[in-house]
Amino acid sequence: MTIEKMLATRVVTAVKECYGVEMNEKEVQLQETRKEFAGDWTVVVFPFTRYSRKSPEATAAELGDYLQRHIVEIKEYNVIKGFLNLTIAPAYWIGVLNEVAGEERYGYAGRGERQGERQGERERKRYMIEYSSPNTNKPLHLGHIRNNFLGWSVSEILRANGHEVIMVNLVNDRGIHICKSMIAWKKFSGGATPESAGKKGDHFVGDYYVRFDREYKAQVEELVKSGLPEEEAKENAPVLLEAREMLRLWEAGDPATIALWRQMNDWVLQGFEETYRLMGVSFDKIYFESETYKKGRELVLKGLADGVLYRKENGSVWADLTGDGLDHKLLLRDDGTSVYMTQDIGTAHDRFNEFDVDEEIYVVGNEQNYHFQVLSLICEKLGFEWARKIKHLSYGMVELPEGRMKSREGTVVDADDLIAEMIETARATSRELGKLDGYSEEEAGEVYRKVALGALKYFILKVDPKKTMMFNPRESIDFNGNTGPFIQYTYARVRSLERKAREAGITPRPADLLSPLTGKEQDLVKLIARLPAVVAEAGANYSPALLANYAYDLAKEFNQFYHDYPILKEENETARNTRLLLAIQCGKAIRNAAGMLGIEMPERM
RNA sequence: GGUCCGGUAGCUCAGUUGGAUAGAGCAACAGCCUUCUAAGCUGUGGGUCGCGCGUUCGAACCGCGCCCGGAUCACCA
Repeated sequence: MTIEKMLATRVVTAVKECYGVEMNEKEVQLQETRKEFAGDWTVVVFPFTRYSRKSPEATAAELGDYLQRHIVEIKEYNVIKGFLNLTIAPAYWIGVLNEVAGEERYGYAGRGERQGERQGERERKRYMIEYSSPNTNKPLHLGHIRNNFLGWSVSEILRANGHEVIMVNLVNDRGIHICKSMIAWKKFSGGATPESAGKKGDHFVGDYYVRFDREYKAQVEELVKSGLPEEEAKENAPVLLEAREMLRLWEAGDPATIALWRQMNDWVLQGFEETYRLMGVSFDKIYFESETYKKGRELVLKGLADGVLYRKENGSVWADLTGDGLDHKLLLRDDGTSVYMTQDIGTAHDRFNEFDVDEEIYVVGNEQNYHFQVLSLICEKLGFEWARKIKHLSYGMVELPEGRMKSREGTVVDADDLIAEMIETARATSRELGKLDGYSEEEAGEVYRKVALGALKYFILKVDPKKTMMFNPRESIDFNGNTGPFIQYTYARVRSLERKAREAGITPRPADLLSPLTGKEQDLVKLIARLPAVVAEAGANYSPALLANYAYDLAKEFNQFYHDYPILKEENETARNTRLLLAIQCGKAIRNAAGMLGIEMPERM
């Protein structure tokens, strides 16, 4: 039982003893005492004044007196207005420090022996999380980066909470967009391949997608010049017709078309694989839309037969959602084919059947909020009990200082380019500061990669997912202040300290209960002790941002601590040992918190 | 127009179930490298928490109304 919970329970008892009123533990407002006041935990007593019928100060004093007499851990108390500040005995903090030191994977609910007791009332759930979901016609960009980092981090956080997570990717590999690349490749490549062009497959194919667009625009312009109305020109440009014909051939199973489609998709997917590896994300299962796009039709037809859906005169099938304050939604076209929504109903159905997950999380941009609202609503109407288990982890757009990214204006930030640029900056900065002298080129390269990715991940994950965020390339590449590299740097310092201590023959052992902690040391212990609560909260809210900001607080606090206490020069052996132990636990907490964000920690930087 | 989401320092962002004098970083200025890593530390300046009303001991946070910005409302995915 945490001390926080214990205090809350005892406050309830105190109120009962003093005023004879039974109240709920949840009504007790317990918070960490603000730094400018003496004490560790603060009870807000304003709500109790209606029981005591006394002034807030008198009530606080009365309760404080009771608590101090009945709880050994409470050393003293003070009252400021309606706030009762309780000071915990120093020995308690030593106990907390030793407890943290005894845990291998501190902060993780894990799967180990301790899980049962630690997790207690929390149940272990199975989640499926779908993220990334790229189109196979162009390389990944900044928007995908936010998606991938979020998906990965939330998965890690859920796992850290002791849950099972299945990570999946739904690749959109069919449709007119990929046909456009195919047409352009056929017409303009002269049989080139990524190898012959010396390009990553996704970039290679993406170039043909762009090439198609250029050709298309030129043709439209020409048609307009020859007197065609613009609308008509856009519909009848020869390359577009070719692309449509290709889509028809694809759906008809034309062998040559299918072969080319396979070839181009393979190129792209190989390129993606490399980018995923760079980003440090992976999947347990990859779905391809070409294999799922017909799903859902039967479910919709059944819904139609059950009278949940209706058919229009032209044969198309719709859901009437006006009763829920929404519109009518198309589910089957008049030619009987599926639309996006239909597919999603089908794949969701299959997934719940196959994996029996407790929750399915879709990491998808907020431009699809409406889609997911409708999806779970329709599934509910169709009578699926899993409808409520669908969860949309919606995130905002990433904007540039110049405004939104627009592919047609060439303002899209390419994922590979961005990462390469950040690695280069990390290398240059590190060299300039003479940071990794003595490291081999290979070892140093590994550090640059970790630092660059750490900077990028932290920059993106520290922002609340649902908010539109500003991505300023210059700031994201910064390594000072509230950044990923600052956190990594702090960890590297802890490791360095550990090495130096070992070289000096100092081995950290459990802290001595007789050793009193200074205020700063206590603050650090308190902060470290908060990690499990932060992990739980981040898990409940799917919020890497909470952990990111916590990791930063921890790193900042440690840096101040580190600056003030010359640990290895400390004469007093007990004090030196306690501080060394504290530093190491702090490093562990930082590493674990950052690990849930997907940020790797270099041993030295 | 309907629905959803945002608005906190010059800029980028935090801010636990309502709690004490609203916090970081960047940028600016002033200090600190005989010291376990200066990718660091210390200090100064910078706020009508979009606006108004309400709820209450207490509101950045809750409710109502407005203003501004974004997304979405396709026989596209």
